[in-house]
Amino acid sequence: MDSVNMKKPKPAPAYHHGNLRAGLIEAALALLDEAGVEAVTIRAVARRAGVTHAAPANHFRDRKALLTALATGIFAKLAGRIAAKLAAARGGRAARLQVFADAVTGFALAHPHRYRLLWRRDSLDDGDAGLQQAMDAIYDRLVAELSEDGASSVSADSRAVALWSMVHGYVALRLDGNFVALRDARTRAPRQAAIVTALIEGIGGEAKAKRKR
Amino acid sequence: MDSVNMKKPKPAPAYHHGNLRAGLIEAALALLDEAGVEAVTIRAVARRAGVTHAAPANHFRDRKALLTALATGIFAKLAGRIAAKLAAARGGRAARLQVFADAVTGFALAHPHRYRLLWRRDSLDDGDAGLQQAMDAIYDRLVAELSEDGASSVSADSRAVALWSMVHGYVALRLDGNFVALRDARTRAPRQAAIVTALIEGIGGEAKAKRKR
DNA sequence: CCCCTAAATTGACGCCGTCAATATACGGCC
DNA sequence: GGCCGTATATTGACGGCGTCAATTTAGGGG
Repeated sequence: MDSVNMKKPKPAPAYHHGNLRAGLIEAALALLDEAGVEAVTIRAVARRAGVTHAAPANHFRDRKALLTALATGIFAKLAGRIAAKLAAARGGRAARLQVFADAVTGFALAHPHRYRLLWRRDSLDDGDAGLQQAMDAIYDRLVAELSEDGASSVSADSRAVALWSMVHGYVALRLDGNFVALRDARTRAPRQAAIVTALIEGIGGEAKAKRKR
Repeated sequence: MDSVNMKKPKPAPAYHHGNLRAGLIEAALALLDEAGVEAVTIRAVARRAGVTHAAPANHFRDRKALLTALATGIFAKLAGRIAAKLAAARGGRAARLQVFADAVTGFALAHPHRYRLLWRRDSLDDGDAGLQQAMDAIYDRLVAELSEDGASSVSADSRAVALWSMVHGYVALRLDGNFVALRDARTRAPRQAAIVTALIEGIGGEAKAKRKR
């Protein structure tokens, strides 16, 4: 047994020209789910992956790059889930819009830290092409759902922005604890569905301007 | 602050039994506007206020407490602006809802870092009574605007949540750079107004009004 | 087989938040 | 005025962070 020039006897899962990048993403995701984006530090991720604190630098320029890669993957997963649910959806447009809203809300409530990361622009490389593309995919899907005609006086584009804004805003406020899960007092539907209904039907303007609908 | 009998010296610009607390808030606000919440560190605030790094500890337990005080003041200012604009507003309910949305959007775009801080729950003392109260004031104002009847099938509460969610979501997405300022293709109104119109009028469900459920 | 290069380690630097010990200045009280 | 208690501010330290530079290690191509 040589003492001086000794090799690491580690059975090592063989990083080093292996899969450290994937291992880091995995560790980062675990930390994110457990304790939020604040806990996803380069050093903590490295510890969890079993490497030293500077090893990640070979795979991610800095912390923002790591979080951006993480967020891009999360966006892709969310987009995939939305697409799958819409593909399986039955019913007319109102029902499809509800499906869209449900998909986003469900994902966000199931993985709050992941959803929050998606919008933590100060922690992400804005301008990252992959990230931008992953985000656009979701919005484009929504515009497609709304592109055909419409009973509103505003354009399909604005209607898409309205729905996407409302869903995102509702989720953001829910995650921040400003709303709790409730049912609508009239329709008994979950509030999350009721507000989509409100957008589809309209909340009414002047009392005199009631419209048949 | 809570001694049995206390006097208001009200004197010199000199700190030390003066107005350091206010000075720290002022310095923090300046840093916030200049470089975002990340830049509002205890030490940077102390430097800007001309004291040493540990002086703020006498006035704020920790960084969260400082940011919470900052956010509470910002919330109060926003609520005041909303109330003022609504008080001066003419027109029916649709117009008033637009005023509300304009007030929030205008504030957020004018002071993006301030608006963002309001929702950085991980940086704030959630559960802080003053903060919660300042937030509720805005929501309550909105519910009041919507409380009387309505042409929608959903309750006033859900309609308030819908509008507040949409406005907040739109602003959040705008601040994140996901939308740019545009005009609606049909109405030529700024998109920010168009989406409120969309909510008031409804975006339409099935092409032929088919009410089920 | 050797060597080149990518990957990982070690160590350092200056930030940060926070705590403990110390110094300072104000206001009440004699 | 002079003392003193106490609120306030300073000094210094600690560990954790991101990041950089220098070094060591491993693995594949010539």
